[in-house]
Amino acid sequence: MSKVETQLTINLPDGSKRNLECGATAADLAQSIAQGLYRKAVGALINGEIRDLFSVLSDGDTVKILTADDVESLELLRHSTAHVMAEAVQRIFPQAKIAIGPTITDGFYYDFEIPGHTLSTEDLSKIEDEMKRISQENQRIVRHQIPDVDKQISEFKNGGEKFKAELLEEHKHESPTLYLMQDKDGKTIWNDLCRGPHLPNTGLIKAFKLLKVSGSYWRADEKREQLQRIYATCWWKTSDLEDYLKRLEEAEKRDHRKLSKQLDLFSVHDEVGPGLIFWHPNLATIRATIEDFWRDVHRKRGYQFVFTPHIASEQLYEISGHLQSYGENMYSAMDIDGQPYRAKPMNCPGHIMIYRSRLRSYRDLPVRFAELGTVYRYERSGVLHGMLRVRGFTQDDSHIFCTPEQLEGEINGILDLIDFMMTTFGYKYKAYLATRPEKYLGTDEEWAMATGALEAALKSRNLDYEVDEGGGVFYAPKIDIKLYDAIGREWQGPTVQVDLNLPKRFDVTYIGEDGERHQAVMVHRAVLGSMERFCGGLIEHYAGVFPTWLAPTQVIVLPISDRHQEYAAQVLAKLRAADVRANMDDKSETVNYRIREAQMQQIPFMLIVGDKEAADSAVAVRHRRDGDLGVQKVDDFVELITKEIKERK
RNA sequence: GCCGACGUAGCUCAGUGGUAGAGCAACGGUUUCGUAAACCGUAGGUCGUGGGUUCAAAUCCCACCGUCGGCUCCA
Repeated sequence: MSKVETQLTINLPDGSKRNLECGATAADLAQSIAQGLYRKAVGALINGEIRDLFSVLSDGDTVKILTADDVESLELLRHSTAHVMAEAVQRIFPQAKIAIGPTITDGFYYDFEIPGHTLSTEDLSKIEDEMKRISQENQRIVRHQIPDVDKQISEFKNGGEKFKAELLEEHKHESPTLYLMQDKDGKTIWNDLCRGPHLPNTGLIKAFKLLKVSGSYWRADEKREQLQRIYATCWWKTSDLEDYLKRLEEAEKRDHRKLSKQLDLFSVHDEVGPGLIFWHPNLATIRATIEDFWRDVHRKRGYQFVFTPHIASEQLYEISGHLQSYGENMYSAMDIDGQPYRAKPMNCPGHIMIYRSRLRSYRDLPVRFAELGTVYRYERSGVLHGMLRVRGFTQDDSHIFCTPEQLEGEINGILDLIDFMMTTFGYKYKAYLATRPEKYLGTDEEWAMATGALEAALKSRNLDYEVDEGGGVFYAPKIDIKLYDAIGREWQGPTVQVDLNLPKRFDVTYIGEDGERHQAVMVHRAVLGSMERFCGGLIEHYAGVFPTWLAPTQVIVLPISDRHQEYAAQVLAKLRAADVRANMDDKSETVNYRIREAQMQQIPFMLIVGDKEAADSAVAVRHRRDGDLGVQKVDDFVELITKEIKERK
């Protein structure tokens, strides 16, 4: 007999090898390495896959034993806690039917159908208590391959677990498994259909919190059963849980709707309608500053600015195909002289009209049209959200028309522009290449050409990117950029799409070197996305503390008493002459009071002026963060702040 | 659109069937001040809207509107 049949060789992460008896599990491996590791082991990373601790190993496997110190183990923890929650819910509400309970970032959720009961926040603490009990009972979590799938399906059906029955039916040929919750005598108390992996027991589950209840649909299909979803978070250590809850609190403090009230930024009005934003002077100033920056950047990169109408005859959207494929997001037609017109949902058809207004030569290309174009889209009432999800918004839209040969270079240029702008705002970002989806227009060659150009540009810039297989839109592959803000939250950022549809529909062509007509390649791109969403996001990114170049008021002059008003006015005039956004606060309040107000408004600089300063052409500078910076000459201060503004700090 | 919660003064909130309250902001006056809240006073609400129950409704019931948390989609 050769040794392979009785012994396994396992590779360890440090490169060493270890021999074990055939049939050994990851737990056996842990024990063979060290008792301490065995005690701490909660699962295993087998050939890069997270698995149960009691998984049987195969010869040649590379295995890393997972403990609570490994990030991968959070997946095991959260997934297992989801089951504990489901078990608790069914203990409290025996009529509850369980659906699915996946892990999500920082936690998990589980969907239930609970006939005759609507979950309330009070229920959450009851469920938490029950979960604690299940943890104390230290139930074993045992993987169980289903021997007779059809029998199990009818068992689920008899027990009323219709969702589980449906799932099992679908996965019947994938050797499905149940996870059994067993008491210390090995008696099964509860089970759930699940692929796993899980922790070895519930005693490991300690630091969790149920966060909110919400509605959802079975299989995310609104035609199917409406379910109740419980969201929860879970961590190994109570301190991690507390940190997470603190992060949530911090995020809440940054909420742009909340900051808007403190800083007087924007409003929406019942009389006007939901999802329509009114920009107050403070935020309008920030937006105008960003737009100036945007224009400057685009001008320098060879873009041309255009403006297009906000309404257009329906014909236009018939040609573009928006009416057919995007119709449910468009507002209904208005009658103008008997002709149906529509509010524009996208800027592209308009830009194409300009392109097509004359014959274009290959020598004209690339043509880069850019517009801060306001569009209107119907969004269901339930999805509207402050400035981040609205019904009327302004895109920083651009369409580039070029030859196939120019495509990669254009994309490269766009990525460069994106990098410059996002870095200016202090966002980190990551790129995703979204490839051809199942339903698509155009030929395979076109898709290959377009996707290839996107990928080549990413590679030539050495940009880290992930491929989102099938994530493209039906008419275009695209690069999506995700932004990471000051507290690490992800935001949808710039997008670049190579359109394979509109150039055909509108017959967008140029005359080539050969004197023939050729179809132009068209790229859509937005960097900021929409002014509404971008500015909403910026408010949260900066927590309302806008850098000086963006701050609505950059300087406030505070005369100490009435007799200093005249000098303060001179200082103010100097600042304004230097294009600094400055104001004076000469209210009849104490200096302390006015400083406090300026601090709370996050005004970068406060200039306090009294007798000493007036006598000396000076100002006493206070910075919102660094405090008292001492006295300096007015001209010196103007120079300092002008530099800061110019450097976009 | 669907599920749930919520809607009281400009803002933050108290008020669970019996005469609508507080703090801040606003306004008037006094104070003229040196780096995060001076003092006194005045005014401000059809309690989201409409209907119902009741002797009596901010409070209980119904409908609608809006907001918030999600579901789906996306800038």
